[in-house]
Amino acid sequence: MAVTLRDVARRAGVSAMTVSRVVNGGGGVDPETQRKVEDAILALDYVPNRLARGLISHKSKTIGLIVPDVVNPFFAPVVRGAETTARKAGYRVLLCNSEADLRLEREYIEDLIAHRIEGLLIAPATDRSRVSLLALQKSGFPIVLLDRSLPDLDCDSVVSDSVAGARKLVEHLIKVGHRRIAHFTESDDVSTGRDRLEGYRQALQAARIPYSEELVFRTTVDRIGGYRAAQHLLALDPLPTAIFTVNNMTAVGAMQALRERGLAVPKDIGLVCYDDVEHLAVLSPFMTVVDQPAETFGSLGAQLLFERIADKAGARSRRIVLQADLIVRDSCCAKTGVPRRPMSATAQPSA
Amino acid sequence: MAVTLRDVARRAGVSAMTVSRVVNGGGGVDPETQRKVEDAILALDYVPNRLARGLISHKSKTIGLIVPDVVNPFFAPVVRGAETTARKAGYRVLLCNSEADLRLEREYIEDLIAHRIEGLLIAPATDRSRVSLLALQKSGFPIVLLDRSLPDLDCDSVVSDSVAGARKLVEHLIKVGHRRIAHFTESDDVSTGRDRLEGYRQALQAARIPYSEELVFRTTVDRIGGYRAAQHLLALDPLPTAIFTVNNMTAVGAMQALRERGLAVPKDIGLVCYDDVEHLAVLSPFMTVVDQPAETFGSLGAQLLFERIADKAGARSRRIVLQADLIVRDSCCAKTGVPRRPMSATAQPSA
DNA sequence: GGACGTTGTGTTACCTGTAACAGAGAGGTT
DNA sequence: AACCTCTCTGTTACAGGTAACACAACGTCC
Repeated sequence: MAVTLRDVARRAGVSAMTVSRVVNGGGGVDPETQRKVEDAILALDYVPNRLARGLISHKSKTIGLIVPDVVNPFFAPVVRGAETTARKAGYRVLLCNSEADLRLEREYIEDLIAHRIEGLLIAPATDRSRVSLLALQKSGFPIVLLDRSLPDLDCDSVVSDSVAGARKLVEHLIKVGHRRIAHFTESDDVSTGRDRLEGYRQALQAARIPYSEELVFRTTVDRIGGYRAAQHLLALDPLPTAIFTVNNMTAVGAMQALRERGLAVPKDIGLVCYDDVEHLAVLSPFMTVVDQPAETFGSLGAQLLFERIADKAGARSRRIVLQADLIVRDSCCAKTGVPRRPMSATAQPSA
Repeated sequence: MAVTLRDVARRAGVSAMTVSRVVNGGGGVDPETQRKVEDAILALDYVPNRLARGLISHKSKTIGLIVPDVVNPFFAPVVRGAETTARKAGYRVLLCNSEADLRLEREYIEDLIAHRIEGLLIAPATDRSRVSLLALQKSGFPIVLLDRSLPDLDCDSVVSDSVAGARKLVEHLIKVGHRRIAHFTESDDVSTGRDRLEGYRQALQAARIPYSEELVFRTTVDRIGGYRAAQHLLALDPLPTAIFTVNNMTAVGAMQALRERGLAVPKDIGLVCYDDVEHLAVLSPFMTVVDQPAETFGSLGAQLLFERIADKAGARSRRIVLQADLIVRDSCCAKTGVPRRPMSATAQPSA
């Protein structure tokens, strides 16, 4: 079926080795022979088999990328950033959606290893992803964690300072007059969730507002989660005057539930979240958020990974902390005159 | 570095072949031997090498997926759908972002072939992608086209009826009273762009509204494209009363430009587009759109592909046309009482 | 003319796993 | 005892490339 090196060799009347030399351009081939071989390659439409190459060189030219969900507006740019950087380095990316499911994630990891990826970029599902990664990491396999760090797993990572980001958001809420502030958080075995909750507590504490368990709602970080949490929240009396949600999808779900109950944001209740809602920010710049440079997570992560793969990274693990910026819009009664982002700052790169 | 079959064999005191038999569970191995081998596998953390297997079986258990951009809110779900279906079939996905660039797309295709993918899912950049695919398709290589079809390339495809979808949108605009309707289209070598333009013309013709070149703006299908096209449109006198854009990103860019000039939608000008804007539809259900079931493009496409790979597809090429639904909201002065989509219909699958 | 280098090419073995066949014992049958 | 069958295991060759070495042909220098 597929054309092999030896088919080309036969047609060109040379040995397989000579064809290999031509394909790899190393030189040491007579120009006349070279021409004959090139003709044969074109005539037969020969494409070298990377699987066979990889078998010898132990280099598959492939990395793995595991995220909970590509559709998530935070992870989609992460994937693009990683893929673009990988391409530039001559690598292909095997993409996996773990659906935040530990078992699925583990299966993916095993299969990626079987595919002999040279390194792994992963936004781990939860802290318990650690067990799937520990043995790998100990054996020196290149791994870079994205967005979420794992306790006791010492490897390269790209994260944002979730504590500081969350604190900024909640401080802002407090500054504009809110004191009864609810928080939608996720299961506490995800570092970003923990850190954002911690930022929330710190901001309250700094303002001498007592922390209250009844204002913290643990939920899933998708739209449904936000929707449900908001429904529970609506049973509180008195209602909180503002909500801070752990991510954008949760905020969207919360918004939906609030609207269904006839509550307007920000008139009746304030709403802020971590992560921007990309296109929404343009169409109706409304939600006050902390924005992370998502694509940079992917590209820097890939860069760290390739340094590891090339063994140029040294023994110590590196941790990149990206800045998360407070973007004040209209969703919490604030009219502070902080400028909205101009076109250029949020523009898609054009082709 | 990596543990091989022979390492396991040595440790278990058997031949490589016996280990292979245990790994593949074919039977014909003494239970006692089996135990010894399994112990050795566990002790050494052996993971079989798919590259080597693939070399023999000519099955890499990998497919390629090329889209213009994962970040695009239409393609992200396509990618998820394809990946999920692939996983269930025991396949991994190599993801490529072509950036709608023909040269890049071509490089990707060559490299994917070198990686010996068993099939290719592709949303082609333009009609000219055909040249990169023709030879492959003729040699019987499994290919499925997503979203966009290619003239004279006879292979399986999953598309929506863009002519009908566009016609529905424009008919709706006409029904609520618009007669001077602009259209933002893309370069005419993309089938969806052509078809949507055709739907636009058909709707005008049916209403005996003359087609006018000056109302059709050719642009790139990203936010910047919509933004620029709207700027040009604003030079028209009189202004159109409504705009129909070729996709969602273009509408978002247009919206931005309109707002900057102090024009409100729909008060001053109507705006509708092809493709929904996922989260936006929830947060502020506002834009009237034609919505395509994006994830289904990916999952059905993958399904077609695996049937081809398994050679269960027959010689004839198959074409699946998915329905695109008109969702009437508030962006074009229409208050027709068509219900907004309920939560369940747009919900994310929860983990 | 022989030792030496240079250039171009082929040979052999190997990367990791598997198919196909070979062969060693055990046990049963006549 | 000779033969067959069955079960289990090993051997060899091969998938499609490549590294390392061998070696032939040629020129060059003393």
